[in-house]
Amino acid sequence: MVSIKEVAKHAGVAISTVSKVLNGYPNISEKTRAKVEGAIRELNYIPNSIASALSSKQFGRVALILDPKRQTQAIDQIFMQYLLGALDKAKELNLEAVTIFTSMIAGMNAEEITRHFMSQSISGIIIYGLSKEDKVLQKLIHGQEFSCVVVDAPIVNERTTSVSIDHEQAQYDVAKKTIMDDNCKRVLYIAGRKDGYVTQQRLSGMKRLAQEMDLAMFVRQGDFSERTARNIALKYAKNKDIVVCASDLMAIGAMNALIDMDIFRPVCGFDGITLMGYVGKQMNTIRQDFYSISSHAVEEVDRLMSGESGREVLLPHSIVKMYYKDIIC
Amino acid sequence: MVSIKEVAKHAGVAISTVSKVLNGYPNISEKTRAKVEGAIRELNYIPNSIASALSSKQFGRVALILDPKRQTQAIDQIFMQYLLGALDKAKELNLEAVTIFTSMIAGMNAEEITRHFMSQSISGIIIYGLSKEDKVLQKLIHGQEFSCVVVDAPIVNERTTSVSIDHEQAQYDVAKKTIMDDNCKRVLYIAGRKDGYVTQQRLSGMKRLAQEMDLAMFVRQGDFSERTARNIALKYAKNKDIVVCASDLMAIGAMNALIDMDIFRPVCGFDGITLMGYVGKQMNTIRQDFYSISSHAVEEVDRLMSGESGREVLLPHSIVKMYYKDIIC
DNA sequence: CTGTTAGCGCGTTCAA
DNA sequence: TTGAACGCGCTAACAG
Repeated sequence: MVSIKEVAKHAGVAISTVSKVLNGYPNISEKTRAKVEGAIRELNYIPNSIASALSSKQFGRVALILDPKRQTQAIDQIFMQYLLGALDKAKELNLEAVTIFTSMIAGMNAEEITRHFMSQSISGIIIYGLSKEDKVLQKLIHGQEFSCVVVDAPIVNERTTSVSIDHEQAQYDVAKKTIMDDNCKRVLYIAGRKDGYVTQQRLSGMKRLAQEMDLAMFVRQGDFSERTARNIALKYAKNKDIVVCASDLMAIGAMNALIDMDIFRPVCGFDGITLMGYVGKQMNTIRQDFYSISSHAVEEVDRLMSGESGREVLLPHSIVKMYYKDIIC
Repeated sequence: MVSIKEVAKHAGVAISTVSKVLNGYPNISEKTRAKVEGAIRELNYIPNSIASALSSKQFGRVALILDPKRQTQAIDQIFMQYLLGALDKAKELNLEAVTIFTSMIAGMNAEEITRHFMSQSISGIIIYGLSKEDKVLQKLIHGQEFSCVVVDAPIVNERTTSVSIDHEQAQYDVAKKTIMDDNCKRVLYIAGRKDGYVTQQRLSGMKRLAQEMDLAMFVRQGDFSERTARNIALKYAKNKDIVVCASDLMAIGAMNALIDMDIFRPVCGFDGITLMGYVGKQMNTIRQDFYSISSHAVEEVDRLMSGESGREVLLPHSIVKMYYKDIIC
């Protein structure tokens, strides 16, 4: 391991001078800068990020907190997109992203998690899909010890930024399009889990649409579960004109129920996972660009870490159908 | 941030004494050990892992190198299982796992990657699904600068351990079971990508079976692509009795081709991804426990980092069918 | 503009 | 058995 010391010796300057060119300080003459850069290149020197962090107390480490506990591996795609987006952007911004699954911090209280992160020199966190009932993470956020970005939860404070699409509008959009295509009046809406922030937002979008289009809407909690949605559809879909679901997985469950019942109703989903392409019937759905969302989340946490204050960031969405021919490769 | 200094003061001992109890040194009297541990608990002290690493030069950081570049997000499940298994075990062994996607090191040569990892104080790496053609990673492995575990590649040296299931036997097993169920003679085998180590191993298993059962075997490269497998099936399946595929994704492609052609042939796959449960027809497949494989990989890298030498580790597999009712929740 | 110096938090000799 | 002192590789005042 070649260290800054050797570079300094090689270039015939002081250690601190090397450090300064490394960190882009202004007061360095072109001549010495060139000398130092030459030495760096010759020796193939790469600064030791650990030592640098320890010394500067600027760690630039951010924790990505993901909760893939749900057995439903069909949505692992979402988490992978989150990870890819975050890691790519982190690399670009010269941050270190640490992947944390909630199983790893289960059973800890907010203080313990705080200390745990501190000891790992983590100064920023991104929480994906926070639950309303997660008192521990809530406390962590409100404690404001870390720069924090929450994806899909409308929490904003001095050190917390919220990033997501406009779920209210998106649910409105996709349902409206599907309803207009088939001129439906009686709607079965299968909502998400009560403890999810987006559940409420999406439901609001539906309510607005129902009012506006004078629809008869019947709502049931599907808990984001394919099986539950399936059972709800089996029970209630018959005398409805359309089934609107708050997630693709539930849409698939509902669609399979309809097929089993041998009746047809338009169904629409939410998320845009590729699994939709494997289901026989095509459905409208909201495509969320999870890669981009996560990428923005990292940008925002970087922004917070450099002292700016929290804000709300809304990203665009679109309505799509997933076709088998498009998703296979 | 409470530091070792405060603990020392609080306990009325020297910093070095605290350090010694922290690291389980022998020569500490019970009395002082108790004092120190008391202070640690009272102050909720957690050692700063960064500083500890810098000082000891033992970093215990391992890079998980994953290559999810393929668009096929249907197999993200596999990567998530790899990650979950690795991170859980890393936590257990007190290692820090760093998630690296190949996109992040694309375009670097072996030396650059080495320095990049060194600068990040990474001393162990786990490579998932190494390609035969990946000269850069090959060089990294053979350079033996890092403790290295390769998953699904038969490379072993002083500092390299290989972890995988017995692909040869697994392919033999699943094909044999499927063939025996239906008493087939003419086999279409859709193999993987030429540059994959497992492709060769699985093919060997098929060849052994073909010899043993006196089968007529017709082999085509499916490149692990659903679409390619589909096309191969469209072209060649008609006058065969069975289609054996080297991956689930290809099995799904082949099965969909058969459905389009409106003919039935038994198909079997390899991997055990849940997507199989969404396909109408059930197929035999090899279930690989990716979580466990990855978990073992971390154990092995830990073993290597503590000085032991490389070896080959073979993990068990099983034959299963994925049923829709089992995978939805 | 450059070099000297003092830490960052901790591990590890070596005396005492 | 304990503690003072040094150093890991680097950054950040401060002095020159």
